[in-house]
Amino acid sequence: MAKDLTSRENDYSQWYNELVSKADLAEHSSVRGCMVIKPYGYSIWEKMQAVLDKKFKDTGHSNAYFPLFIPKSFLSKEAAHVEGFAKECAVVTHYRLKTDPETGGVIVDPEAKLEEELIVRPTSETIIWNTYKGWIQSYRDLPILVNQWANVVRWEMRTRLFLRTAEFLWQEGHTAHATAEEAIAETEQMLDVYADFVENWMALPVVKGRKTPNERFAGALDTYCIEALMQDGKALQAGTSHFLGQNFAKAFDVKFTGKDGKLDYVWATSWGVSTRLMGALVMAHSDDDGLVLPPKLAPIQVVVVPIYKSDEEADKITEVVKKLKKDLEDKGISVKYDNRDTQRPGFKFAEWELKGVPVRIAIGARDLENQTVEVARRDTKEKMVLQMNDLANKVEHLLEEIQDNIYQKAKAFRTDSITKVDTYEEFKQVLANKAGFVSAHWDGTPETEQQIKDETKATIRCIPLDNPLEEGKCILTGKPSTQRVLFAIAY
RNA sequence: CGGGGUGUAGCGUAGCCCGGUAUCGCGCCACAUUUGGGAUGUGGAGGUCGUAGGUUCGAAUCCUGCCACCCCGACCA
Repeated sequence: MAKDLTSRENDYSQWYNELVSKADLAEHSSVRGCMVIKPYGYSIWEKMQAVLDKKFKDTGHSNAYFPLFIPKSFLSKEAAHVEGFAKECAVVTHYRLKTDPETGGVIVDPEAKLEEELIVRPTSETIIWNTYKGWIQSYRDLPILVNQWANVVRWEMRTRLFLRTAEFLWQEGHTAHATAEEAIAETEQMLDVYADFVENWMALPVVKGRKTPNERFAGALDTYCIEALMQDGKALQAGTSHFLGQNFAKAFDVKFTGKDGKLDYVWATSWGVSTRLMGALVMAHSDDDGLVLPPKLAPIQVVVVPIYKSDEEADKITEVVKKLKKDLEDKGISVKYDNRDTQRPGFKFAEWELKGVPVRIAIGARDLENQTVEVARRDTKEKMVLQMNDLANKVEHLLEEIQDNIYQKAKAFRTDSITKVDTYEEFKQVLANKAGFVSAHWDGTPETEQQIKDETKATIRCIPLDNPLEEGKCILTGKPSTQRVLFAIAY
């Protein structure tokens, strides 16, 4: 098992791959670029979904479901949009198979060619706006605040479990508004929802910002994002929220009559986070012994391991654990009593550490005598002996402390990983030696951004929202600039 | 999609150059002794050697196609 987990220092990339696989989060499937999310990994995703879904509902959104297939013609209605996705679309051309008389296998029935090919959705703007056209006539029909939980397909060349797969799970919110102001407010609100989720549930600090035109969503007027930093100093886009303007309304002819009786195109937003967050979660906190999960998202928050020499002893311990388990569960804490007789305690300790369970409680004969338990926290590996008395309260507080601690740790790392530079030389040096976010002046042109990307692999992750204005010179061209932007090498 | 590498039991591998039916470790199963940090002993099971062809008396081994994975590049709102 984790005995041979590659260390982060040795090979970060391999460490990640092994961790995802050994912690039972996901594995490669026999379909190229597609993964199987295993039950333990999926239960983390379900927790994420539950929290986000509630936040969406609390901000007035409802869930709906739109088709997996999109007629090819829809994609070409919005020029920038088709440009952005054309190269990574899976296309359905036929609707039937038949038995090959020669081999006995199946072949595509050439008779069953589709009149119009269907695209497996890379995102659903087009089919949704095609649908909204029928839903919207008047300002009274607005706003429409809809979210869908779905899978999407983007035919990526190189894939990595959770971080980039050909098929992935996500949610995509699609809203329609009567005014630009309202749509922008929605875009910003959902960015805040994402930031709140990632920081307070995933315990991962993010920078809220806007994308440059180069990095913007195809079809958006403005793309907002939250950017997080991984332990290897690479940035990861954790969520995006787009102000789509009237682009899709125009492409799909969605107009409404305003209070003043005038016809106008509808204003739109879309926003999404995906199973990529799972990758972020793994890379944000975990160590060379395995996963470190934030208590708020851990499928199992507390594992109890009995230590016994005889059946009678085991029974006595089980009696005590039953009550303890109930006390904890009454507080809404999820508890696993690992009373497998087939594994020894040391093995269980290592296994649950690998799986990132925040708190472990060990109970043996010694504890029964002293009315104590041994409590170990995953984040610091600290062990302490606590009195059984009032244990549920203590554990509840410990979980909160762990949640806070891993957030603070990630935040300190992030703060330490933002470097201000004023010259291109410095810029390249920081990228080579330290990585992280590099805060630098940029002249605002796509050409400069592209050249920096070509030369250093670093892209502008975002223009932070709370960015202070500051006179400066572009690190590449020396042209005047009014603010710093965040560069990084990104996943 | 280009360059490089790998594919042998659930996992990790030896064997391949130089052709003769597959090695070792972990894991798995049974029993016993064990159990406060990844137990030990004894016995046992498990293989279309990625896949499809070809060469050969004979292919894990040589040749060709294909597939998958890893690394590098291109690509990646």
